[in-house]
Amino acid sequence: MVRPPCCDKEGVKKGPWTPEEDLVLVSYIQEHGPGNWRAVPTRTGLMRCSKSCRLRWTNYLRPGIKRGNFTDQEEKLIVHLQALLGNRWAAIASYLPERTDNDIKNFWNTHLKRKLQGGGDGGEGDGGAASKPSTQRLASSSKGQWERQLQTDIDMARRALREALTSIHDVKPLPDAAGAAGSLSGAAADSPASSSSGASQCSPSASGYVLTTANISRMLDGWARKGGRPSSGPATPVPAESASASASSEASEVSYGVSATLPVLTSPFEYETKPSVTAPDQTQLSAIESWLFADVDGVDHHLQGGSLLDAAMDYTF
DNA sequence: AACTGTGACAACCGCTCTGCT
DNA sequence: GAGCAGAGCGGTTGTCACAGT
Repeated sequence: MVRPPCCDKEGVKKGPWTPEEDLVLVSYIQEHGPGNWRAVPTRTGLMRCSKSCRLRWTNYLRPGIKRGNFTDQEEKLIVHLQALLGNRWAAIASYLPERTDNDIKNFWNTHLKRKLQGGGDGGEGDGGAASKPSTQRLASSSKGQWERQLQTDIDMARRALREALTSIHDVKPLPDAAGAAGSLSGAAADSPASSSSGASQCSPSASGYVLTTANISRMLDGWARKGGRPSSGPATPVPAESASASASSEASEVSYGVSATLPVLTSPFEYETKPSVTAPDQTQLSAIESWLFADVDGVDHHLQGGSLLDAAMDYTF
């Protein structure tokens, strides 16, 4: 079937977003909430396709997302989740509520893949079995084979994750790890079987993302400071230090410098919800640990009683 | 100082999935 | 059940910044 283009190519702007466009989009979403992306370009007058608007929002403008500076915990988690889930970045991102799938994907492609390739025996990384349980490999298989491969992948990943958890437990849990652990429920609900709901990035009620004004503040702060390269404004505007600095101040102050001209941004998002990053719940961790360690004593549940899904479903955070 | 190579990241593209009619 | 539209996902590309020569 010939698929029509996702959007009318005529008159649709492409390339980096300008601060003005960001503002328009943010203002619109602040007013109407994310969703109904089809209507966004027409209602806002943005010369962008709906897809582009959604991506811009989810990958950059959405409040509560953290950029750059992946912690060791996050790195480990990503590595092991990648082994567990394959290249399903949205699913992986659901374990890291402050990170976008695009961010994680980029981080994987630019840092971790190389790292694993370099550190491993060459079998790791992209070509390694652990790193490619992905659809490509699975797609070519029949359903039975698919399930077997999936189980193999799960077994392998389970061991890897077990090791990771063990090492993480040796270290004092950091907020990031806490967030990751605390958000397991989202991922559980978003288990491979229901990946279409993805990271539930756009649904305020579902994701409960950390909607603060901090991101907007950061964004505007960046613009105010440079005002130079348009789309780089918010896009690359937050150097490591300032990012962490503003993150630490979180929603406390809203000093944009240009806020006077932006009255629409003075109030928090109406659908602002509680932070999705919660303290690690020991019982939750122990639940997954019990699953992870299930085969240590020779009991391998595979996909019967002790499937990953079952274990995941046991999580009710 | 100019040029080149490389890394990082934002954005696009095409496909799949889901919900609605 | 079929067809369609919208939304989401993963792979890939384009662009910019910076380091090295």
